[in-house]
Amino acid sequence: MNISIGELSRASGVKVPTIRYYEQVGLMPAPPRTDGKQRRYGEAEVARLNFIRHARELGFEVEAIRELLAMSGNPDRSCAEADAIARRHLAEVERRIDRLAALRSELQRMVAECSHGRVAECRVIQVLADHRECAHEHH
Amino acid sequence: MNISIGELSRASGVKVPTIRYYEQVGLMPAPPRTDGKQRRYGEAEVARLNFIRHARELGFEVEAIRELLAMSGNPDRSCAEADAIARRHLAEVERRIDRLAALRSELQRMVAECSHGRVAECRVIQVLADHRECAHEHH
DNA sequence: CCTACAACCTCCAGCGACTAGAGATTCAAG
DNA sequence: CTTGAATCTCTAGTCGCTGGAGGTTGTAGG
Repeated sequence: MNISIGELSRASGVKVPTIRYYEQVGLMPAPPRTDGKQRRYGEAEVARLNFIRHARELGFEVEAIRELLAMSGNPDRSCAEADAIARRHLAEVERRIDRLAALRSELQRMVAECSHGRVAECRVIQVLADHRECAHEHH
Repeated sequence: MNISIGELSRASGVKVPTIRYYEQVGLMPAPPRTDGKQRRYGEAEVARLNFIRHARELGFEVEAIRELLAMSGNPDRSCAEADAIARRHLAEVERRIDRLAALRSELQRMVAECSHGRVAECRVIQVLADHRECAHEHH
């Protein structure tokens, strides 16, 4: 197994420039090169990149992924830290959901009350123009 | 009413550099200046900036706000477009909520199944390393 | 062996929506 | 008139990529 960056891209679903970017920021190691300076990867890199992609899809930040990767390299250590990172992230996701849910209900109200007439009577515009028109204290 | 940018900032809750940024990108008009080139604002600008802030808090993008502002300046026109923008945004917010909810349940599962032992057995790490461990097809 | 051409290389700029800092100037109060 | 907080412009940085220019390499077919 000695694949090019394009093949790694296909194997992982991560775009080629993104792989190079991950190398630049230290998420992926600098791989060996051919005589012509092209990158060549092995199985470990496929696994590592899949780990990264998956973590990104779950919304972990690059800094958190860096820590998670470092942990997965030390299988004998305690996983308390990984747990803590995941919990922190979960709390953040929940915070974002709550916030978006508040926005959703405000937007629903705006849209529902719009009588589809002139701008002058439009609830959408009115609510934006005057905070007191808001039902919730979401902001 | 002839206030400085700092007073406008206090009146609107928008930071001073952000107000200058809004001017730069054309959301706020270039205001008159004192002899010493300092910006001076009137009531219209306070209202406009509150409109912008509120729309941003509701998650509207700057481009959408630009359109909403243009509409609020034409009170006699139909508000169908404002309605459409709000609906599009609502749909986007709902999409984000659904996505985050899927992430949340995956994270909850990860965290719940973590037995707080060694990294080698950590569910958090395992799930990240292998997509097949995922309960949902959220990604 | 030679040619074509897809894939690769590096470097740099841009996205959105700010935020922060340097270094110079101005306003307003005392 | 002095002081010092506030303002000014300009530039660069944030995050996580993404795209392009312009040049080089790998590989398959003839």
